[in-house]
Amino acid sequence: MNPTIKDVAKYANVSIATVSRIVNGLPGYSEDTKKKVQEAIEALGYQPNAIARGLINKRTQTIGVLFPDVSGMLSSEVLEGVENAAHDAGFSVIVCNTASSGKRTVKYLRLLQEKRVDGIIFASEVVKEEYYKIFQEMKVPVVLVSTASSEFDLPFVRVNDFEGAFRATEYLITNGHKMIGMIGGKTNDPIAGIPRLKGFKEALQKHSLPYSEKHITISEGYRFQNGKESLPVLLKQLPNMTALFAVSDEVAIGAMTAAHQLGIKVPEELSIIGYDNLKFAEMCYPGLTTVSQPLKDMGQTAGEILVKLIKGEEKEAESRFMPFTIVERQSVCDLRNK
Amino acid sequence: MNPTIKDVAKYANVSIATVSRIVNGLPGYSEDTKKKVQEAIEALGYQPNAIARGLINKRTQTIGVLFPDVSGMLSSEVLEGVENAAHDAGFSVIVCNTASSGKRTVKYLRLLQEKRVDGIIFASEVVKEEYYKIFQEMKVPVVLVSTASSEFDLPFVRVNDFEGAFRATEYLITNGHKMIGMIGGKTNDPIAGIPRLKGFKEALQKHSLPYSEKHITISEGYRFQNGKESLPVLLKQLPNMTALFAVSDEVAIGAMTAAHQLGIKVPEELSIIGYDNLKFAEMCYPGLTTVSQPLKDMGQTAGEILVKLIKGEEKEAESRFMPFTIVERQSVCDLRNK
DNA sequence: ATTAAAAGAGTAAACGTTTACGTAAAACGC
DNA sequence: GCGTTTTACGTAAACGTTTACTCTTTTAAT
Repeated sequence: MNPTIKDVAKYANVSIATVSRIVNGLPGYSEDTKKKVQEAIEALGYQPNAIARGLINKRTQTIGVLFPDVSGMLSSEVLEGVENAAHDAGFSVIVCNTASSGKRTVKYLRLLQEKRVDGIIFASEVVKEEYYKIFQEMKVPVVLVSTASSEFDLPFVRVNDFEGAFRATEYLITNGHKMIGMIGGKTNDPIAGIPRLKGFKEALQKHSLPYSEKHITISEGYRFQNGKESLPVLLKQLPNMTALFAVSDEVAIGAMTAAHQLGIKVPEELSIIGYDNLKFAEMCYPGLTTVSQPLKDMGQTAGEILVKLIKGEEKEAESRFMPFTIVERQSVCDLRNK
Repeated sequence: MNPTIKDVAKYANVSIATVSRIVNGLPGYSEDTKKKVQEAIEALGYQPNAIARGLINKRTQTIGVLFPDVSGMLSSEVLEGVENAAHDAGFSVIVCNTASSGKRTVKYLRLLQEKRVDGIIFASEVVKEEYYKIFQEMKVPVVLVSTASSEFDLPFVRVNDFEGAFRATEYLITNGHKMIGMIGGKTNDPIAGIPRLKGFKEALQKHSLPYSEKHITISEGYRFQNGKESLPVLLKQLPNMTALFAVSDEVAIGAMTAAHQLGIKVPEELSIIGYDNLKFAEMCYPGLTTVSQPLKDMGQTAGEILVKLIKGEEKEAESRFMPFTIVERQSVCDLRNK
């Protein structure tokens, strides 16, 4: 077995209390004994048992993170940020892949409860009442990332999706586009779906550009296939469209692929702007101009806020809107010089 | 505080031992008391404390996973598989992002040791002696994924990279290509670098095709930029190249982008085959033909093997070569019909 | 020199479980 | 109906820590 504090105490001829104090940097011993104990620790290769510590301290130095899709491109970058913040603060992170299933989510939440995690990060999903109840039962801080809840009072870290969509659309307008379409996400999705649609619409209206249902196609998801399938539909509705705002990068790239297949040149004949700035937004051809969500930063920030809440350094949780930027690549062309 | 087993015992008027037995499905009580206790559990909302359990059982039902790059596209799919297998077996997974740093790796290993994880999955990196020593100290099973160790006896789950590269090259040859180049990975990388280079070379030789240093460019990494920068170099070395084998999908797509910029048509003037089958291999244009590593499966398999080892169901760890396939998309053209 | 305060260290309880052991009652065998 | 086994529990130790409390011994203050 691994050596315990008792072994160290025996080896150094002191009590376990003294060893504990030295290990934890508490006062109450002479330099001499400190040295003796440290030598004992070294000699035995002692490692404190975090489980025993957790039992008595009621602190596990562990947080749980729930994603609807761990391997998704959004999730993985957020995860990196969270992991980073956690690690810096001496916490470990347990990942949970809820697969957007309520059952699985609850199961995971229960598991995290049994494991006595110190806090939870909940990403990219809407918070159901069922979940919220468990949060309360658990009595640990929770922070939302890339989502928010109108119903429940939980701190969040996200970008303002309305603003992002608004600005993306304005960007197209600024570049001289007048006939602009959008491939939108689910209309029942309060996080990414509704606000982006709204931002698009209001930007058009602000600039007195035509807007009707014809300008929008609703896809069932945010994936490549959705974009690929939606572009032809949208094109039929809005034949003289010169620019497209896609609800996500994957959708944008799907649309781009569809355009290639239809022989439509991007950006000469059709400009496309995406949303997310996933890693491969720069890898497609032409490089995708897109609204950049600072995913890693968001994860990091969420992690930091959670840690502060756990440590009790902050009582009231501050939510944070993270800044987005429009990163310009080659998928939008400027019509003004024509 | 959360209710404990004592509270349940008191509520149900039995001893904690009885509650424990019931909770754990051990024999030794009447149906009557079982009902009483279950009601008590229900009424109090009792959840067993996994920390206390871990302390006495010396089992945490937790595994640690180390990645050089959590948010990398390879890692995230492997992670999903691991997480899946772990969850199915009732284990949680702690993710660690080593950032390919020895220091960080050791730090994480120590952390996992303190947290008393039951096993470790180590991904995509070479196992240094320093790490191996800690593995031994920890006395927990370890399984490697997407890597292997010649030096140390550790079970692995991976594809045969030599074979994969060989077959990829043969695929190009079968399609009538004779002048084939490769953008290779690091020559000091025993996992992905050396075997893929070797596979390429031997395939050419087997089919009596010309081969010299000119057919290869070595890039410093496996990323998009590496591919983008390497293509022009390779093209200078091998001007009449008709097909390219890229050491990774990112490199392949980088090369594809470079080709676009140089006005070289893919696949008409240059065929490209990649390696990995990342999610966005199908999202670029033209769709990338590539060697598919079953990343999620690999993670899942590694997870399953680890769990078996932890449970002691298997004594000797079996390593596994996973099957790769070549997924055909549009980036390779068939020269035989010409 | 006397007393008070501080420093150095030990003892033991507590955290929430599991489980070996003990014991009384019930069930069984004949 | 008696001894024996089985069933149904309860008691208490153990897991590896932290920490409140106690007790000496040293240091400081007057």
